[in-house]
Amino acid sequence: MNNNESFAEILKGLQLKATTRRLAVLSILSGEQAYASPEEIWKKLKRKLNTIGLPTVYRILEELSDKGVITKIIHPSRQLYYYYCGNAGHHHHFICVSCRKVEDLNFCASREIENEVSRNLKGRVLSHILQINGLCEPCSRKKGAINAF
Amino acid sequence: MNNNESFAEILKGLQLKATTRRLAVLSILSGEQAYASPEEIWKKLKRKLNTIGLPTVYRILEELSDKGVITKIIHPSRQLYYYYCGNAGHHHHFICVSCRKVEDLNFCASREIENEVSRNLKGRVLSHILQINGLCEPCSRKKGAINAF
DNA sequence: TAACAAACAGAAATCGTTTCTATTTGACCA
DNA sequence: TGGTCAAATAGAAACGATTTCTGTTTGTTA
Repeated sequence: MNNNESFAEILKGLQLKATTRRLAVLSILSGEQAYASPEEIWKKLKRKLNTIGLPTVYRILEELSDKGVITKIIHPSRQLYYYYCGNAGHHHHFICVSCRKVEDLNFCASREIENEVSRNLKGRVLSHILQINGLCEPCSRKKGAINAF
Repeated sequence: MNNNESFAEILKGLQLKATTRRLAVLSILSGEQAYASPEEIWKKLKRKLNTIGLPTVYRILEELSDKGVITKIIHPSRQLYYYYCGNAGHHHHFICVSCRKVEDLNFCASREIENEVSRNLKGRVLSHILQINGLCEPCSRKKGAINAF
């Protein structure tokens, strides 16, 4: 309940109504240890709510991702995944393509990139993607994990 | 023609037959100044060849991308794009989301990333994505360019 | 509590991408 | 140079993740 209150505040701060659906999405995502697909999230939502449509889940995930509340995962398979990361501040992720675990990276090339782009290319940076795909320690010990995606 | 010969050698080096289709794909992609979608490439191919199927284009692009001959562009819209970059050696790209121009970055965080992942997370890096999305210098002067995607 | 815009359900459509099978082509060798 | 066989392809069809649409419900604010 405590979490729901803080999620409600986050939503209001973003000019989004604190609806049952949005709070439920945040509640489920924040309880996940791994990144999840819209359909997976939808299935879990159906256990909590009487009715919830898959299009609604897509829309909410997109909104929250656009506003920076959750992270969109760029998967090699091109399937869409989302992840809730409580860690405030700009950072990047190491994602395991096998078990889907996400770990924070204490590294970002933003400054170097901004420097190079503005100095050499004279362009304007809108966003950047820095994501490391790999196998986490336990998965790297398993045979066949690399074939999982 | 000269290009075709070198492309043929590249393909053979990768144990891929130097077929008319594959050579035509490489020929078209290497003539592009911007990243292109499979369907766009297909339309250009149809002008050169009597018959060419869209599934063939998808397959060839995927093969060439897997082998590292061409680059897959991760676009915010999730549409699939490819780009031929003659620049050998590992590097990353700045892409303009408006005019689709691609520019090389003389920067890669590989070493720092590998260090951090192996030391702190003890995981195994399979691949990494570092891509800068933005507006190139001419596009950043145009109004409305940012709404193009 | 009333009123209104925002949010949502459910069905249906969309369309980029993949699968499937019969046919053709390129590479290698006699 | 022609024969052979696996690799590559065409074309139709299926697929399935994602989006659109319209009528209904919900949350917010006064």
